[in-house]
Amino acid sequence: MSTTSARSLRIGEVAELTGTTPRTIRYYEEIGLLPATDAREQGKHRVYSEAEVERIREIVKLRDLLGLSLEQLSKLLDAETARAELRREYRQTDEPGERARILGQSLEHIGTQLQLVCERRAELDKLERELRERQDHVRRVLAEIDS
Amino acid sequence: MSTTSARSLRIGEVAELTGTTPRTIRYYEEIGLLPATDAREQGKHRVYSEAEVERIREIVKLRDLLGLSLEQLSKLLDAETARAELRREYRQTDEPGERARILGQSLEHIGTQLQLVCERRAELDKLERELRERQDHVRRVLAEIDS
DNA sequence: TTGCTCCTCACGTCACGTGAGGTGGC
DNA sequence: TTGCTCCTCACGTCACGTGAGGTGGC
Repeated sequence: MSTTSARSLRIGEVAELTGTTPRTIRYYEEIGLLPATDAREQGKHRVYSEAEVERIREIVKLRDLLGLSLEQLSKLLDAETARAELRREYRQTDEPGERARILGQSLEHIGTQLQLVCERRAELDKLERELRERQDHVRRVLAEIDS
Repeated sequence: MSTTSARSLRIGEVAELTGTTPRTIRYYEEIGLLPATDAREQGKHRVYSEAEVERIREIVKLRDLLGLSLEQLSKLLDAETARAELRREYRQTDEPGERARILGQSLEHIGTQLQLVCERRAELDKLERELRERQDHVRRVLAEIDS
């Protein structure tokens, strides 16, 4: 983690870094999945920071791996956004009870995502087992022929 | 596995059994992912067998769990179809060399699918690890507060 | 200044969803 | 015969892809 001085990136670079396309990034902005890049005059280029690249990487990962619509994904990520908000609040309070409460919510959001991931994993595991069973079966028959 | 006497099913029942919709099944027929139900006069109802239900279940599973387009899926399933074809040939030959060759191809097709599944699983595992790391981190901080 | 990337419409596409209006089959 | 499910268009939608024609910024 080098202390990259907050470089500002253009949409094409961000697309490359995140494995998407400029069109996809604009579309996500259009539907509110990404915030509109700050105070841009009509026709001027969009400018992104590393933080936004991270956000898009996370969106893409969840989009590809869980089977959610962008609307469902949006709700899940609102939770993420809420977490970021909470972290800001967190830094502004010294009260341990308040800090614990904020961290508790954090845990809940992570838990929601973990559950979705685990459900998917279970389905994939089942598919893998089925395929391996077939594989074993074919191999056994092959071995019988060879004997 | 009860010896279900080859019941014939209608599209709505098949949709229910496979977690899809009639529209989806018709669409898959339209693009050739499913064979057109045999010799049906214009306007008459489609009729399905248990075997076709299994085929659709497999399509749905692969569609949901791997991130493939229906065209890519179609190619993958052509391999499946080829396997079914091979099994028929298989039953018609007694020559062990021929039988072994057919089984070898079978193994190859299963291998292709298994590789796709494993790639997905690796990505999901990585996401899970990341989420668990965050979870652990938050938990440690919480524990510190409580002490 | 040149050249590349970016911009905004706007229409196309994939994988279906959703009626409209009509017929099949238990 | 009634009622439900099915049929075939055909247009709508989601998540972008793909030009067209024009401008921004190193």
